[in-house]
Parts: sequence; C-alpha cells; structure tokens
Amino acid sequence: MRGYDHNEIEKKWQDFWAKSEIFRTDDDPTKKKCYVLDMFPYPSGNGLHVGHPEGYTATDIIARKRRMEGWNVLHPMGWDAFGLPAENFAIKSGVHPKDSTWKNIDNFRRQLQSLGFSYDWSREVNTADPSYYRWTQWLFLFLYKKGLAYKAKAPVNWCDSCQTVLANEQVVDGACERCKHPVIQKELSQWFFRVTDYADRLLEGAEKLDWPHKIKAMQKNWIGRSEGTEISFRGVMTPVSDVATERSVSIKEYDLAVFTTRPDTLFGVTYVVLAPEHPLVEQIVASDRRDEVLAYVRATRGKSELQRTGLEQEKTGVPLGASVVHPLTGASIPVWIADYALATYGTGAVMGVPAHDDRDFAFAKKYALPITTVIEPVTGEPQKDPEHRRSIVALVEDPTNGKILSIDWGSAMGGHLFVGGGREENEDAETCARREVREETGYVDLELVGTSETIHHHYFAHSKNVGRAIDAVGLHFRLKSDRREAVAHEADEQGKFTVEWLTPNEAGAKVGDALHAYVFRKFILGTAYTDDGILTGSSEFNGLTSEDAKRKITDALAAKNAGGSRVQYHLRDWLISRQRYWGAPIPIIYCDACGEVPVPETDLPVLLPYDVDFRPTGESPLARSPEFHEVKCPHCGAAARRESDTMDTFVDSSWYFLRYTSPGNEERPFDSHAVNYWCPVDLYVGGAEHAVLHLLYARFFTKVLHEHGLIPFDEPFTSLKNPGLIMGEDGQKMSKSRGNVINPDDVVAEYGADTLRMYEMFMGDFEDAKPWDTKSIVGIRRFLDRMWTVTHDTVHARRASTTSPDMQRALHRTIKKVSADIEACKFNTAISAMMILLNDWTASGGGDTQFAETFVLLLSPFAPHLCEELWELLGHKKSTLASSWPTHDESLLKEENAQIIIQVNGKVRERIDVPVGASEDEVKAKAFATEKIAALLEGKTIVKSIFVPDKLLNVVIE
RNA sequence: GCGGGCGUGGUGGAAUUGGCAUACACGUCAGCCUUAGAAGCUGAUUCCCGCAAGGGAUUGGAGGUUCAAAUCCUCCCGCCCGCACCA
Repeated sequence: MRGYDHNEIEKKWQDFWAKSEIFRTDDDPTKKKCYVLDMFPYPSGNGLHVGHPEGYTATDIIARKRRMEGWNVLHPMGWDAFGLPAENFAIKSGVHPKDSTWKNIDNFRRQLQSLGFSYDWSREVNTADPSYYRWTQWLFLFLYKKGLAYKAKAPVNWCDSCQTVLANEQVVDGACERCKHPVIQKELSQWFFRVTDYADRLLEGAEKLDWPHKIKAMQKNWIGRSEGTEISFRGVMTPVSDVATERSVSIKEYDLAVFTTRPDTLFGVTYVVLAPEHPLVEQIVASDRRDEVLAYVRATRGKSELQRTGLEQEKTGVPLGASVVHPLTGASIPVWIADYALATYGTGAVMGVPAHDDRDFAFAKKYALPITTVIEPVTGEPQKDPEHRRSIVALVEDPTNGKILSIDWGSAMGGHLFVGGGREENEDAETCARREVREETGYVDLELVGTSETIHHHYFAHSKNVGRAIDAVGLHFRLKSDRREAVAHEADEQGKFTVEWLTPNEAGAKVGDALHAYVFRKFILGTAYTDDGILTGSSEFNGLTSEDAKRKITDALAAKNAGGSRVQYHLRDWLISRQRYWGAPIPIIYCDACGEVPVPETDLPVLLPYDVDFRPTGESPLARSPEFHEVKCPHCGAAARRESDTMDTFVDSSWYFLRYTSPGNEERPFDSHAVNYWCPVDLYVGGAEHAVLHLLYARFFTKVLHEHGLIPFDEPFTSLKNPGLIMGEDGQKMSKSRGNVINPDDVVAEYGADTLRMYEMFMGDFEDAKPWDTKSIVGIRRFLDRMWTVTHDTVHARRASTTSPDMQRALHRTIKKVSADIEACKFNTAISAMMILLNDWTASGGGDTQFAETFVLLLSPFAPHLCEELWELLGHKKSTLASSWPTHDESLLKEENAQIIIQVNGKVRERIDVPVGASEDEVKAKAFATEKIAALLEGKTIVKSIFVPDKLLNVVIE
C-alpha cells in the first residue's frame, strides 16, 4: 500500500499536542475572542456515537481556522454527568453511578482525543463533581432569593417506571421520554423555577438570534402565547344542609372563570365545562349528581395523559347539575365536567360554543346539547366596491343512496357546483331554490330539511370583471321522488353543463368553490364553522366582524366587571424536583420552627453521599439516608431535615457554558472578567433534540443572571447550528435494536481519525439528515493517501519545482472557496474543492513545495494529523496551528478569457471563448460565425437577443 | 389539525443572484500494471434513439411567470421532523 500509516501518525501528533498543551487557551483581552462550543455529551456507557463527531468536527474545523487567523479561541469540552441512565444502570448492575460515570467519562475522553479535537482539556467541567454542582446549588439559592424558585403543590407528571416526576418537556406523546412508560398525573409538593415570568422576554429575544428557523419556531410554539379574554360566569352554590347539625349552610356565590380566544362567540355559549380536577367541582355539584360526578373524577385521575387526551379519544363528560349565569344575556348555562378540559391550561374551564368550535361541536352532538349559530361565515376574498346580490345554494340529497345533485359546468365555468342562483326581488330563499333546481335539473319533488344562516360570500367574477358581495343562503333538500319536468335553463347556459349525482366523497373532492364547499360541509359533513365571520344572534353586536366583536365584547364584559383581556401561555413553570439519587441535592432545609431555610452559601456544596441505597421507591433515595437528611437548622439550631430531592439535570446544563470561562474559580460560579471577555458563545453546535429543553432553560438562566446584573448579555448563544442526523446504512435511525449502529472506534482503527472526520463532513449538507455508507469512506482515504504521496514526491524532488500560472490560479480559487465554505458550514463543498485541486495538481505533474505548504495548511483543520506530519516533512518545526490561514490573492483570480454560452431560443448550442469584457457585438460576431450557430440562424429572423457579459448570449429567433 | 423542512443519475450529493443541470465522491465498466490477486494508475459512466456525427428527453406531478426555471408563483402527490383536545 502506498498510503500512510494512520495509527503511527495520529498517535504521534496526539501525543505532541498533549505534551505541548497547544490547545490551551488563556484570557487575553488584547486579542479578539471567539467562543466555539459543542453541546457537552451525556457520558453514556455506549461510548461515542458517530453522531457526536459530526458536530465536534465542524466546530473543530472552525476553531482551528480561527486560531490560524489570529483569534483567541475558547473551545472546551465537558460532561453532562448527572442523570437517570447511570442510576438505572446501577439498579440493574449494582455498579455505583459515580463509578460507572467516571469510567464512561474516561472512555469518552479517550475517544474524543483519538479524533484529534482541539479542546482545551484544562477547562474540562463535570456537572457531577462537587466543584461544579456546588455552584449549581449556589444558583438555585440565587433564584430562590430572587423569588424565582418556589415550592408548590401541583398536579405533576409522574412516571411510575422511573418513579419520578417529569418536566412537561420530558413527556413525549403522553409517555416518559426515557422509558416510554405512560405518564400519570399526581398531586405533589415540588420545586419550580418561575420560567413563565420570562415568557415574553424569551419570545422576543428569540427573534434576533441567528438560529435555525425550526428551533425558533419550536420555542415560539412551546411558549405558546395566545391573547384572549377571561370571562366570569357567576353561579350560586346549591345550599346543602349539614347532615350533623341539620342546619342550612349559607348560600355562596362563586365566579367560574373561563379563558377564550373567541369572545366574539360568547352569545353562542350553550354550556360551560370544567376540568375534572377543577377545585369548584366538589363545591358546586348538585347533591343528587355527586356520586356520579365524583366517580367520573376518580376514573379520570387513574388514566394516563395519553388515555385522556389522545386525539382519537372520544370526548366524555357528565353534568354537574349546577348552572351559571351568562354575563351578557343573563341566560342560565349548565355546567359539565369533561376530560377534554385541561386543568393545566387557562383557568381549567371552557365555555362551550358548539356552533363554532370542533371539540365543543363533537361534545354537544354526543350529549344532545343545543347548538346556537352566532357567527355567519364569510367565504372568499373581500372585494373593493362590490356589487351586492342575494343568492341561494341548494343541496339536493337522494336519501336512497346518499348521492348529491351537482352540475359540471366544465373547467372554464367553475367546474363542479351544486345548484345555485341569484334571488329575484321579493323572492324568498326556498321559492328561489326550488325554482333553480327545477330550471337547471328538472327535479320538482323536494322536501326542505334545513336552512343555513346567511353566508357572506365575496368573490371576483372574472367573466364580468367585477367584485361581488353576496348574501347567500344554503338550503338542504331531500328528494322525495325522481319526478322531473323539462329542464328550462337559460339560453346562454345551454349545452355547457351536465347534471350529475355525486357521492359525498366525490362531491367533497370535486366541488372547490368556497361558498358551495361551505354549504356542503355544513349539511353533509356537519362540522362547526370555526373561522372568523360576521356576528348574528348577538344582540347589539350583530353585524360586527369577529375582529371588532372580540374587542367590543371584551370591553362590555370589563364594564360589567365580568372579564377582561388576558394573555395565556402554553409554557408552565419549570418543575425541577427529581425523586432520584444521581443529581445535585436541592440546598434547602426544613425546620419545624423556621420553615423552609436555604442552606447558607458557606455550607455549600451539599454533598451527595456516596453510600446510599438508590433503589427507586417513589421517595428520594436520599430520604433513606439519615446521615444526609438529619441536620441542624441553620437559623435556630433545632433538629431539622434536609430536602431529599435532587435537581433536574437540565439545571446543571443551563449554565455550564459560563463555567468554562473560569472552571477553577472557587469563589464564584464564574469570574466576571472571564465571562465578559468570552461570552456570549459565538457558535453553538448540537442536536435539534434540545430545541425546547436545554436551549430554552439556558436562555432563561441567562436572562435571570442578566436582569440581576451578573452578566452583561441576555442571550447565551449568538449563533446556533444543528448537525443533521446520521442515519444507518439502511436509511433508518441508528439504534441497537435495528443493529445498524456504527462505532467510531472501528472506523478510526481501520481508516484513521482524519478519514472519519472528513467523511462525516463530506457525506452531505451539515444540517441535513444523511445515511451512513461504509463503502464511500474509501474515497476520502484515497484522497488523503494521494495527498500524502504527492507531497512526498514533491519534497523528494521527484516532481517539478514550480507549478503553472493556471495551478496558481486554481490554488487561490480554492483558498477562497474553502474559506467561504467553512464560514458557511458547507464543509462538503469545501472538501470537494480540495479534491478537485488535488486532482488538478496531480494531473499537472505535482511539484512546488510552496504550493504544497499552502495546500497542507488549507487542509489542516479537516485532517489535522496528516497535515502536521506533512508540515513537518516540508521542513517546519512548529504546528500548523502556529501558521497563518492562507489568504487568496484576488488579482490572481482574474481570468483573461471568458467562456460564453450561446443559446438559441433558450437551448445551449455552442460555447465560445472571448476576452473578458467582450462587448455584445463582439460576442455576436464571433458566435454567428461558428458553423453551428450559423446553420441554426440560416434564413431565420432574430426577434431579440439577451446578453450577459462574460457569461451568456441568448438569441431568440422567429 | 398547526409549525418547520425535503423530493435532482444505480447511490451519497453539487449547482452564489433565475443564466452550461448532474460538480465531487461511491459504485459499475474498460484499459494499464501484475505470474496471479489486492492495491494503485488512466479513461468512460443521467436516460432514450443512433455504428457514428448528431438528435431528443430530464431535477416528484400538472399549470403559470420569463428570452431563460432544480431555483420564483399556483395547485396536487409523496416523504421526514417537531407540537397537538392549548379553548
């Protein structure tokens, strides 16, 4: 084999880098800084996955290039070392989480070093080390003192298998993110961080970030801001006599508040529904309904989130036998409980408007609750200065087969429609509809079964070139017999249309007109009208648009002290308590006399004891360790008890990027000067799976610390990139169960680290998902082998001593391209450009040590080991990192000749070479003289020609 | 349902502003080298017709804008990711 020995070379340079501490970074305010950060890994027992080196190589390339450009670069690595997997493994195997984690970390560090990443290992952080979690606890206390950490009893997500509470963000499809066990609701006293206080700031701050659209959209979705109205429905509790005293209990009034984004539909409320957990349920339920209602509440509690809220789930509910008063009409509104009302969103109560909400509609249908239309639909696009008309749409259904009468007008006249037409003066809708059906289809024996509200339809009549606003009415007929009269349609419609009977499916697919489709949905599909429209049946608000009515009804409610505007968020406060062992203890002490007492800062860290029975029982393992939880109250000295829960690991990772700036600091979580110099992070690279967890929490921490003056910036990560997922060779996600997992160690052993790094960068666009293909790796290895060979031949004077001007131009073109591509994270095309350069260099005979030197530097961020070796071969004593990044000479890129594409009628017919800057006439003269173009133009007239200097001439003929 | 994205040769993928579609790599085929194999080197390789010169078609599908569309617009089909009874 002519290639190089990667084992020998890579080991040699890794040792050199370690010994010379070349990746070590010091704070240097005189130099411009660049903070390039990878999301730190959870050190799992499986070791590094091929997905890890993808992001790590990208940041390494950028960090190396930046160093060569003279920046002071912070490029650290550490371990997100607390967490459930280590504890679960311990329960299974008996190996202590600390022992397994420390061992895994050693393995990860070895693997990362074997790939030649330029991390400053002197700054390594480990969230499970007391020197780190001491400051996690300090930050907890900081939040506590600022009123941002609080303990509350709340319905929480509970995983029975992991025996712990989960954050909302850790519940996926109603199941535990980790073990996929269904999550149930439990009432527990838990610690929370007040993230919701920062909802608007988190929303606004996201706008300006240089982050993927998708991540920003996901955060926006997750925060879920919606503006609406809170409305009070007042009620009176049923007076119940106390059984013991037989005395009547006093009558109490109550407010039942609902949240809605559609106050314009308020007059359509026909019931109100509470979540089963709503505190009013027990107080207002009628005595004769009590047993049934409480049984329903109990049944709901036992269900998992998925069973309750799964989309396919049929809505269920029971009436409470209580009623409330409509705030504007004074009508009596029945109150129900139903599991489709969520206790955790809004007020936990919803007003039921079946005519204008799909869920309410389904519920009302099932329990035969009244459906009152208060919004008249608006279809089509509003027109300027429209003609006003009145019309009907008649839907005739054949009850024997369910088919619907339609007319095919042909594609030029609007395609398939139902029967429709304009109303004459003084003609009522039904008379008009019967007339139109008779005239257009001949059917006369019809029974009217339904009439719609007025539909405000707007459209533009292309044939007559006017906008129209039509008040239409939909009528639903049933065909009683197929008795027909002669079709007597108007003369100008004659012969253009075909009468057809369509099945509902066909009709749904074929009838596209907005008005006709609406009538079809209303009568045949029976769905609610959920869009905005014009108010009807709403007393003084009739005729208003939804938009105006929302405002005016909210004002009217406020005037009556029965409601007002309110902003609601999907985001909840962050539940950080975990009833598990392997995490940072929450630094709080409970004293019978003093209550909740924060651990004094001087007593930090609250050490996690090593010798603990960590089997899960639903109670924190630390609660079973008397040495841990039995303490003296820091206030009064009385016997007290430590909080035995630990913190969610996302607390650990919410501030680690700050710790890297001063990892050894024993006075503070981070040194202000160091943080001010290095932060915010300039480039952050990591998986999109952290879009709403880690990334949102880290932003929250940053905003808190900024607000209280600890840091000068309010966003932690200026720019973010997500590496695309590397799929298995079968195109499926890599997983042990599929058996398609690739181990990076194997690839390094066979092909070398440089090859793995470059292969992962070459596979495709950095941010796209792409499948692994072991066969393709050799292409990269061949490239590196050829680089090795040609450089050796050049050094050993087996090649020419100079390269041609063309090669010089190619080199500079490549420098420009590779530099730009690295900045844009387009590593695949950067590598392709270097492959082309190497192909050209080899083909042109190689040679020229200066050319070789520049090429080696250009390649060095991608394949650092090989390039250090070649750099040494070229006679250099210092690392490539001590050299400057190559710059291109723009003047060398100027070409003397340009190739012009000659098109005839847009088709490429010829290419000609002309001097750069040649005029249109010169190009034409030369082009028309070519045999091919001359032949094509023979006897034709040139209509026009388009000329793009130095690029293209397009001649349009005939 | 809502949000984000994607669809290009046998395969992974390229194509800056609308201006040569298929760069680069894998694979395949042929040749060189070799006792032979491996490796390496050289060349060919979108598809169809054609001995060839050459011609035609082509970026999921159908329309549209334009001198010119993978790229912009409309509709449709398919795939991936995230959220989802959020009132």
